[in-house]
Amino acid sequence: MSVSIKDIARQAGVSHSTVSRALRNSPLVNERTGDAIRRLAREMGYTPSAAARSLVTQRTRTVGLVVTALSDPFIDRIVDGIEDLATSAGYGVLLGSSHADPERELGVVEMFHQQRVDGVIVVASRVGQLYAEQLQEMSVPIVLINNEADGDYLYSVSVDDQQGARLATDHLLSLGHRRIAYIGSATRRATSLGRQSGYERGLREAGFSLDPELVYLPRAQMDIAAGREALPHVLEQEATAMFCFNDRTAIGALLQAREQGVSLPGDLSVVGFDDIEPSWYLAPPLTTIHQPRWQMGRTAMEMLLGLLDEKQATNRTMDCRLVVRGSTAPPAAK
Amino acid sequence: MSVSIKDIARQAGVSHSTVSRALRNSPLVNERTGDAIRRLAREMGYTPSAAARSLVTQRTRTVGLVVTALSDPFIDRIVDGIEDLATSAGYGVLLGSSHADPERELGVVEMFHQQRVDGVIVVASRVGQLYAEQLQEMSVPIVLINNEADGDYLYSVSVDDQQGARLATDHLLSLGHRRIAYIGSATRRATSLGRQSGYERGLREAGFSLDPELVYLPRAQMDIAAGREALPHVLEQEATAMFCFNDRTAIGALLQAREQGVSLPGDLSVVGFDDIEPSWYLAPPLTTIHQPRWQMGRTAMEMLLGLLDEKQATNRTMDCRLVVRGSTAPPAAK
DNA sequence: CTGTTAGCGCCTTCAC
DNA sequence: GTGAAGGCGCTAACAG
Repeated sequence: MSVSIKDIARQAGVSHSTVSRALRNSPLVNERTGDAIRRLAREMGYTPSAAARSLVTQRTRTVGLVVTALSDPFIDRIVDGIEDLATSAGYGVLLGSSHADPERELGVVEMFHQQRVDGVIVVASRVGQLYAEQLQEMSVPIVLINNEADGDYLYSVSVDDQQGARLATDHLLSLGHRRIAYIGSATRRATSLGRQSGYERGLREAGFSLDPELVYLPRAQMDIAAGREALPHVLEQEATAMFCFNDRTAIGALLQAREQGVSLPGDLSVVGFDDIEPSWYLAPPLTTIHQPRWQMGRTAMEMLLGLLDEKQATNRTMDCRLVVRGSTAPPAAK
Repeated sequence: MSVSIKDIARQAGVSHSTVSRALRNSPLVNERTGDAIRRLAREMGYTPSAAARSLVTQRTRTVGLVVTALSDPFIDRIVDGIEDLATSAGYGVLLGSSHADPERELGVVEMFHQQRVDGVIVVASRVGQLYAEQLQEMSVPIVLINNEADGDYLYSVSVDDQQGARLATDHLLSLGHRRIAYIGSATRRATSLGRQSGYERGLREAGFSLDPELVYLPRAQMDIAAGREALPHVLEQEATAMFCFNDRTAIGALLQAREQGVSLPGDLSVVGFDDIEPSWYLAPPLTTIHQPRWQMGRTAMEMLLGLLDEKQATNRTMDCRLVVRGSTAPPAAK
């Protein structure tokens, strides 16, 4: 099929090991013959076979990437960051979507195993029991990004949910808001709880008491629907501001507000989390907590590369940044 | 390292060829021993090595996927569609972003070559000269999605730009608009031209003459900036409606309109193309031409699978659908 | 410096 | 039905 080192060896009149060496620029080979071989290889259109190589080196220079779905504005940039560094480092990225379906997840992991990926990165998943177990079995390093699992036996990079939530809360507080609601997420409980606790700490440390009625956990599964669901409740509690689990939830609230004729930020200030692209071109543009997603992806890949070099890696948690836009303002004077 | 068929063979007291056969459910092996072997394999946690297998079968059950960038709301769903079918069919998907950088593209192709992918799918790229050449060299089937290249020596699935543009134009026409502008894209010329010609045909067949001044090609590279740039020009030409190359361009126009105090759709109707997620929650929600992106991804993968089975494949072009939302209305009576 | 030999894990004739 | 032998393309000792 395609040309192999043997073909080159024959042409060059040397043994295939010499070719192998020459191609890897080994100093053990005569410069002249080396050059000749490399030239020949180029001329003959030689491209090494990763499969053959990894069979003997026991490394595939390939990493597996598990995401719930790529068509998630939160995830795509992370993947971009991962892919970027991976490519630079000469690693291939094998994609696997779980769609939050356990069976699919298993299938993906199985595939990774067969492909003998050198490492795995998992983005924003719950990492189910089975799943984690299987991953353990392949005994390759695994880096989790913003994971929802409890076990901390794995490497991870995550955003500092508490710190981010503090930023949001303090911003609202400093604008003069006193009744601030928090809208959580039922599907990503761990993350939601982290943000909630940042919110609560913010209020407490500012000397305000917590009103449990101001914390709302929507029943809806989809974020936008959750935001829509939350709005009436928030209004009922006479909150003047709401901090949402993520931008999509905030967008839901925003849409609902629009429909109910509630004006933002006049009647209610809203802040989201993530800073997905649409945030800034909404009306009003969304004040939100920016997650350095691209960086997180890169960092995860960086950790993985380190782990593959036998080096140790320490978990990283990255800071968020407040992005003030049009959806927040001082409360209406009453 | 991990358990191989030899290990199983030793345990089972048979030769590794028998194990190999048993694992592939060959009828040539005694049912009892076969079962025993399969059970053993499971117990020992055996997972076949794709590398070893492909070395002999000369197929990797892996496809390469080239995208410009994943963090493109247009692309992500396509990738989802591809990945979905690929996984079901037991194929792995190797990711490669080009970032529209020729050097990166070459690198990606080289990687695919080394990995000996069985086929390649390229999404919305220009497929540069070098690039295509390299791809040819690996002599594997290549399916292009909405490509910008001229050569038609490759398989492709694309959306019917003309038909989509007709939908948009006819919609505007039927609302009573007569001065309708078209905003193109300088970076995706071929696609833009396709849509432009649909627009022109629509006008012509409705019996209206074309005003070249109503066709505007922004200089800005980024779509949103392009849309912003286009708006004043469109207004100046006293158009009552504009059809934009894509949703992002439309969004740019929308933002600019907001800033200039131009009301949509009151003063100007706008229709986009693509139907990316933010479209529907903008204010006003965007009337647009929907591309069946997930389907396109799936179809591309379907074609590729067919090609890998030696079957022939015929290029497919898919229809668009008009989605009427709030950004279009009859022109203001004057 | 270079060639020989062996083997990575698997599949596939070809004998038995 | 099953085993022995060879080879996919490459790297890695081990001799020269």
